[in-house]
Amino acid sequence: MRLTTKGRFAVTAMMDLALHDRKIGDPVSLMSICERQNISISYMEQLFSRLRRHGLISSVRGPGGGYHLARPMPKISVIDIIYAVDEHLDATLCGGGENCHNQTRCITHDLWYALNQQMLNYLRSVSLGDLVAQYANRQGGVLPPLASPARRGRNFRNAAPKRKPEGARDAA
Amino acid sequence: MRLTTKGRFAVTAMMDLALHDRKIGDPVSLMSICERQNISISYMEQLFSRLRRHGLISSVRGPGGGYHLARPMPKISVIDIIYAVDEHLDATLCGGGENCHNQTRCITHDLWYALNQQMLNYLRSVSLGDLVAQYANRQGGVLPPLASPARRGRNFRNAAPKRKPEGARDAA
DNA sequence: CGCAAACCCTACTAAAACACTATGAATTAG
DNA sequence: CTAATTCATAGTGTTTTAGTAGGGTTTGCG
Repeated sequence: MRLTTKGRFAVTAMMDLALHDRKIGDPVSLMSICERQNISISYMEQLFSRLRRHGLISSVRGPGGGYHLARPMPKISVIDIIYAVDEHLDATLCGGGENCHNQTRCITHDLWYALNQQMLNYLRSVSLGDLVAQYANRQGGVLPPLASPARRGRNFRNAAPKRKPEGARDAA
Repeated sequence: MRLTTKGRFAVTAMMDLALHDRKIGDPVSLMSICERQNISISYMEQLFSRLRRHGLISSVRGPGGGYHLARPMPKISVIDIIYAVDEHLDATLCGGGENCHNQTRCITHDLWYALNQQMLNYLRSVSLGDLVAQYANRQGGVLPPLASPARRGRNFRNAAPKRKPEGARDAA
């Protein structure tokens, strides 16, 4: 399935966005998301670009700009997010085709196919709304405060992390 | 979860072994497996080494040697095989610890953890016996013939594949 | 107007992982 | 003894990952 930090970051950022995108006409800047979640801005820009092109978020340019969810939270599933940034989470291990062994399906084809369906179904069954609800529940029903726009110093790029390996690189 | 060709090859080879390991005292040589499944022998040796160290197979050295399943098929689950060759299919994306975000668990921790449990449970629920039964069923209940030991020419190494990319590299 | 905050885009890169290959040693049947 | 086989370890080319770098474009605001 290929779950990497890309997918992880994307989901994390979308959750952060969902948690802070509570007033219309008041978009959430990428910088604020990255600071909260400790992710490189430049890297995240690429992921958000894809999320936008896949219609999961909408953007507002110019000062005070940022992002909105393009759909209500329950209408965005985790699979949508991962697929947007990772693309080729191809159904089977054989790349969709059934040419795994010479020109025929390999003897384990069904296994991988079934496994993949399991994962996809699960990820499809979980929406951003579910994640947010679960998070809120864990926090005792308290959502994080809405930060004021807050002007920052210039050269915001490169402001971010230098996150070390810190254990896992990919996973799931 | 990190499903790569390593895990795929390992399961495939184990299935092949299971299908041909039907007489005790008549081990299945790696070469025969690799020829049938079209896998590089030298590569497979490494995987089988790990399978053996994990107690899934036993080996017989010397001419006429080869491998046996170390346990009855129903007692070997797919997760055992994948774990043997891939190791670190760490439970959470945070590498087991909960230090994904600074020193606390990240807001998506539960998601990845749950997803991982899904996959592990599935793979744990499928045994080699299941795969073989399924395969036999698909073949109309006919198991492949037991090939005679068959002496081959020397320099059997490098005899194998040159398998091209052929589509997918990793997956699931 | 013009500055700067934000989004947008593309190309580049160090490091890791992957998928092998190569080589040789140890074991043992015939 | 010879050769078939397993066992072990080191090396290697390619791909992917996880970013950086460095611009550009839009637009609110003074």
